[in-house]
Amino acid sequence: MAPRQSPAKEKLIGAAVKVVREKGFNATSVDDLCREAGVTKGAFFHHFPTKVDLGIAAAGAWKLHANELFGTAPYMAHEDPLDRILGYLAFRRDMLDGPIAEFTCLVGTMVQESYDSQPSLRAACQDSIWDHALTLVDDIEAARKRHGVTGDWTAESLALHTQAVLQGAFILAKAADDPQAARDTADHLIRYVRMLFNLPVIRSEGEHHG
Amino acid sequence: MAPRQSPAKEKLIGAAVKVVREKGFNATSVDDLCREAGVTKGAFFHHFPTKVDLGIAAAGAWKLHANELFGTAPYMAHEDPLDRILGYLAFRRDMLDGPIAEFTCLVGTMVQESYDSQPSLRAACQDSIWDHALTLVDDIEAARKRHGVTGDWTAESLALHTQAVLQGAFILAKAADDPQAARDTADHLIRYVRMLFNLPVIRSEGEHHG
DNA sequence: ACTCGCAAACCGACCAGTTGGTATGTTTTA
DNA sequence: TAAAACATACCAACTGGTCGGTTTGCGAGT
Repeated sequence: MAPRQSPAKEKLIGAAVKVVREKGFNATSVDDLCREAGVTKGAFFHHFPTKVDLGIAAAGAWKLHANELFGTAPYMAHEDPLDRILGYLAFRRDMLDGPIAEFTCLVGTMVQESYDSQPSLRAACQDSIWDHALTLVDDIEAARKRHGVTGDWTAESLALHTQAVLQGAFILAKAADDPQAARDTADHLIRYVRMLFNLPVIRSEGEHHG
Repeated sequence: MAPRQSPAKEKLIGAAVKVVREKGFNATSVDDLCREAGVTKGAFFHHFPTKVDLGIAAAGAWKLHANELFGTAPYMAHEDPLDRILGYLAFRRDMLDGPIAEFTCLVGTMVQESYDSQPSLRAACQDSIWDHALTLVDDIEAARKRHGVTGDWTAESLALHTQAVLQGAFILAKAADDPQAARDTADHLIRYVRMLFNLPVIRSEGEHHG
């Protein structure tokens, strides 16, 4: 077990994950974060030297959250690695049926605001994205072997591609204030992966013709 | 011809496109924009009631810029609409070889910061993304007919999917501070479109095995 | 051609509110 | 009993935005 953190620190990280995901990093003030966490500024700067440091901690917490959420999801019980991959993608697609604020990515939001001005926060966001993406690599490679699929691509690039598509889907959902386009783009991703592995492309429920 | 705008207004819009793309909308102050444009605050608020209104104007200018850039690109001369689509995707992939600040998307950046708090700016970003995506729809539909491709997807959803993948690619590039992952994801997108249209999947130059 | 009138363009000092961060405490806990 | 945790008052810098004023472009009248 990880050593128990002090309540204020935990609460601040939780507040950052929640508020930054809604408003963005720069639009969220230290006072906002303290208010949301029910904590004073003194506590804030006792635990974090700067606001950016809380962002970095939030990115780390986000990574743990993702590992927990996707590492213990039901589809992980599938014996065939390809079923685990397709289960993962279906799971992520189905998340897009909920409210926008509940499926978007904290670090995808933060990295756009920090990449040019806050190298340490940018690096924490990269670590979070890459760490999650790389959890898919072993299954992709195993699925390739098991199903005899070669193709001119690497498992790592496909793993990162899934993350890119999802990040892009979040942007479409935010832009339209509607997750429909995000669901459609997730369906395209699923169709792509099925084609790569020579599976029949099944009728998806998410798209409407007309 | 559009009526000539006043110099300060043009300069401010140009400054917004440049600086916001680098730093993000919230991290860019009105003074930053005035400095970059070589204009005073008085001029700023003469032309734009608020900072958000400049953001909206910048989104509009970005849309015109995209229409100009992609509407007159060489690949548009291809007779087969499928060649135009593949030409577009190759063009966008090749843009990813330059510096990060030169291929990222202004409105994709702004929408993440505005969707929850600035509905009018969010709407302007959506308009810019959708307008550009929809320029692909006619060619996709024509290519489908010409090449006898049916498939369980709409032209509009595929057009939006290309934009989602590119937006996601920008996020990967920013996160890694390196465009390699973005290039790889663009290669996956090209491979997907080729597979949808039953074309042989050619060896791409962007990915490395190992 | 000249100049008058006037609106649009532009300027820069100024403002009140907010920002991230600090200094100096008091309380809790091991 | 000392250190870690937390609280409060405070600050200088900066924020988006305002305001009264000056300059510029330009059509009309002569």
